[in-house]
Amino acid sequence: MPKTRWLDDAEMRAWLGYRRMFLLLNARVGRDLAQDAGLSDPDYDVLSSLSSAPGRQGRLTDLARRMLWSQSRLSHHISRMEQRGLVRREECESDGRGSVVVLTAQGMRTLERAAPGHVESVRRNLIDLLTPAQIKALGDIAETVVGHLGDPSATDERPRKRATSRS
Amino acid sequence: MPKTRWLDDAEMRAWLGYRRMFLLLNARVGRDLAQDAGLSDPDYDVLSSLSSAPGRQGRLTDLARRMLWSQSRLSHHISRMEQRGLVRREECESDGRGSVVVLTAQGMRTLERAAPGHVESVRRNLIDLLTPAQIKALGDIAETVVGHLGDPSATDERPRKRATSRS
DNA sequence: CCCTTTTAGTTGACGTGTCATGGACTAGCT
DNA sequence: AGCTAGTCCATGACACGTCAACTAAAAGGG
Repeated sequence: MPKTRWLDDAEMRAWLGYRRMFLLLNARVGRDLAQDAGLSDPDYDVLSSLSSAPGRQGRLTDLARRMLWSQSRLSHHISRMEQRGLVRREECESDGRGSVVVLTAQGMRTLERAAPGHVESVRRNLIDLLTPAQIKALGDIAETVVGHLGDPSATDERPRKRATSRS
Repeated sequence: MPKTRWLDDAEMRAWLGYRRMFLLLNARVGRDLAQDAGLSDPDYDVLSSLSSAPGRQGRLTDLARRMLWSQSRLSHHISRMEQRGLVRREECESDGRGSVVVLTAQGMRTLERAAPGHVESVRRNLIDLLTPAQIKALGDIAETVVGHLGDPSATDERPRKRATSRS
């Protein structure tokens, strides 16, 4: 049993800072969005994804995969957004099982009204606080981590405690 | 009405990457924690906070403030953790309104068992993927953003749309 | 064709987080 | 003391996310 490699000061600072940053930033940006446009953060993600899809629509699973959401989460969320008239479900012609999510005109208007304020909020609370070098660094860090976590070998082959023989 | 300053490529890459990183990293670390120790991410935060508090206990509000949680969130969560025997509520002697949250022996054991695996997970999925320079950069970025958001003047004086007279 | 397996999507139960409310107590003023 | 205001916390209603069933349809053999 190898001794635990605890985090040193710099690592701890990065980890705790990262978590704290997310907590605060997410709360702030989410609050701005809710007040300005009556949308939750996930709402915005869905509208945004749909608006940039061909025909402003897409299969539920495709959408979920692109957004890194579970099907069930998206299905639940679409149901709620459907009741508010932001999106609409249609049957898929080519696949009897499928359903297609379509951005409604109202959804599009809502997104267009929300976008400027949202971008402004992101700028004010993150982007404009950082130097170009820091922005690049953040992009690089995210790319590295996302690359690692998106890698299927990393997804399932997590080292197990005393699973197989080891040194 | 000033035109919206949309995000350029590098900024968009940083923002989207950041969000995606969080989504994946959080899911991964949370899953590891749940499987290894039967704890949710918030559970771990509470245990960890309590364990480093004097007497392994603290007033509910203090704890909430340190963790950047709402009182109500913490109260709900403590109730659930109390039922699992991880923490215990005690009345506060100096203040009739207050309650003190105490880490139980079982809670401490659970945390001690969970910690090594958790640190390992954080290392594997974040820290060990980054260079020392990147770790420092992440720490710096977080410090900047947290500093900005923690600043009360930033908390309430958000620029309002057409609030006061403008050009 | 029928049978099995896989995939798409929905649904219900449950844990979690937020918000608004309310109850209990403290503190400060007169 | 009595009043008022503020603080500490609990709670109920509701929004959200996950997980595990479940239905229905496609796909792939025999």
